[in-house]
Amino acid sequence: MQLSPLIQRFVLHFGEMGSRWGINRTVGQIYALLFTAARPLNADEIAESLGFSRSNVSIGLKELESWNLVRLSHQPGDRREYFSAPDDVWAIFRTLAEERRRREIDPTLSMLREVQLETPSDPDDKHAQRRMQEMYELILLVTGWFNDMQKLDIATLEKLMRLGSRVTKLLEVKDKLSGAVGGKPAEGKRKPARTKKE
Amino acid sequence: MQLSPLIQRFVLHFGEMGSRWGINRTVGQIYALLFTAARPLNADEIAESLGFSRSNVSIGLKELESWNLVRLSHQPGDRREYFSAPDDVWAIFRTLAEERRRREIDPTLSMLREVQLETPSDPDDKHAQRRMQEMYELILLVTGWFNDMQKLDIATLEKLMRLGSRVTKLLEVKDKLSGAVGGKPAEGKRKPARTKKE
DNA sequence: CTAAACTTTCAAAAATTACTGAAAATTCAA
DNA sequence: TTGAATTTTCAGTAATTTTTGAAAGTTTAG
Repeated sequence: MQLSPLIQRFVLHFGEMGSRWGINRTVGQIYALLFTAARPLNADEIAESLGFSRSNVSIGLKELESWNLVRLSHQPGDRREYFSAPDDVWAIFRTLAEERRRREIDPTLSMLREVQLETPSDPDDKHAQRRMQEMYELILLVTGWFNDMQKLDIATLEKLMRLGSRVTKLLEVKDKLSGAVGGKPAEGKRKPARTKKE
Repeated sequence: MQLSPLIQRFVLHFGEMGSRWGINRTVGQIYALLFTAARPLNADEIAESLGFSRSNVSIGLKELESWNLVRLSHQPGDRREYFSAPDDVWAIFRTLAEERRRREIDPTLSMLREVQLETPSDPDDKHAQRRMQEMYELILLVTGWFNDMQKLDIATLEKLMRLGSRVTKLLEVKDKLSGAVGGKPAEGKRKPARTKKE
C-alpha cells in the first residue's frame, strides 16, 4: 500500500518525534498510520506500508497494546487481526496521560514515599530528605488534580479549558460567597487572586 | 564524596527512570544529586560522587543547562563553576513543562498546521486530514489551557488544584449567574454540568 | 604575555537498543 | 487430528547512543 504524501509526512514526523516521546521509530510510525487510516489494518498491511519487517511490526503492535492505544478487530472470513486507533481523540489523550502517569510518575512516588521513612544520618541527609518531601508533595498535588480533571466528562472539561485563566474570577466569587454566606471558610489570609503577566 | 544510602537511592532511581523520561542515566543522576545537595557542587565533585568521567559530566551539565534546570554560581577565590538546582519546586515544574512543550509538542503542532494546508488527493486522504485536524485542535486546547494555568501565581494555582473536580460547582454557579444577571451568554444549549463517575 | 587551572571537544570504545529472517508456536477450518 | 494460515519468539546483526581519555581550548592571576 503506497502512502499518500500527506500521510507519509505525518507518519515520518511521528517516527522522528518518537525518540523525544520515549517510543521508538517503528512504534511511532505504526501509531501514526493507524491514527490516520480510514479502516482497520492488519499487520502485513502495516509492514508493507511502512517498509518494516513483519516481526518488527509484531513487536511494535505489542508495545502499543501495552499502552492501550490500539483496538483489535476481525473481518468476516479473515483470520488475521486488524488494528485501529480509537476514534475519540479525547479518549486517546486520557489513555496516554494515564499510562504515562503509571509508568513515569508512580514508581517515583513510591520511591519518594519509602525514602521518607528512612532516618537521615546527618544534616545534609536531612536536607536531602526535606527536598524529596517537597518533590513528593508537589507531584502528589499535580497528579491528583490531573486525575480529578480526567474524571470530568468531556463537555465540562472542555468548558473549563476554554475558560482558561479566567477561572480565577470564579475563585474570587467563590471566596466572596463563602465568606458572606458562611460556607467553609478559606484557610489563611486571602489576597486578591491575580494573574501574573509573563 | 561518598553518598549516603538515602541520597544514593534517590540518585540511582533518577538514573534508571531517565530512560522513561527521555534523558540519559548521567543526566538523571546529576540532576538528582544537585536537587538534593545542600550546597552548589562543581563538576569534579559531581564526577567523583557519581563515578562518571569528567567529560561525561560536562556533557550532562550542558544538557541540563539547555533545559534551564540548573543554576550556575561561583565561590569566592575559586575559578570553578558551581551548579545547583533551583530551590523552588514549582519553578522546576514550570520549567520542565515549558521545555517539554517546546521540544515535544510545538514541532508537532507546526507539522499539523502545515499539513492542513495541503489538498487531499482522495477520500482516504481527506479522512486522514480530518483526523489530523482533530488532533491539532485537541493539542491546541490542552496546551493553551496549560499555558493559562502556568500564568497563575502559585497561591492561586494551588488553591485551584486543591479544589480539584469540585471546580465544576463553580462552573454551575457561573452559568446560573451569567444567565440571570445577563453577563456574556454561554454559547449553545446548556446542559447541567455533571461529573462522570469513572 | 605566560602558565596554571579549569572546561570542552572529539574520536574511538563500550553499551544499549532496534531490526531482521528463520524457525517455533499457535490457531482454526476441515 | 492434520495442515495451512498467521503470529510470535529469538539469536544474530545493524544502528544508535553513551561514555571515556586524551588533546585542544579558554580563562585569569601574576
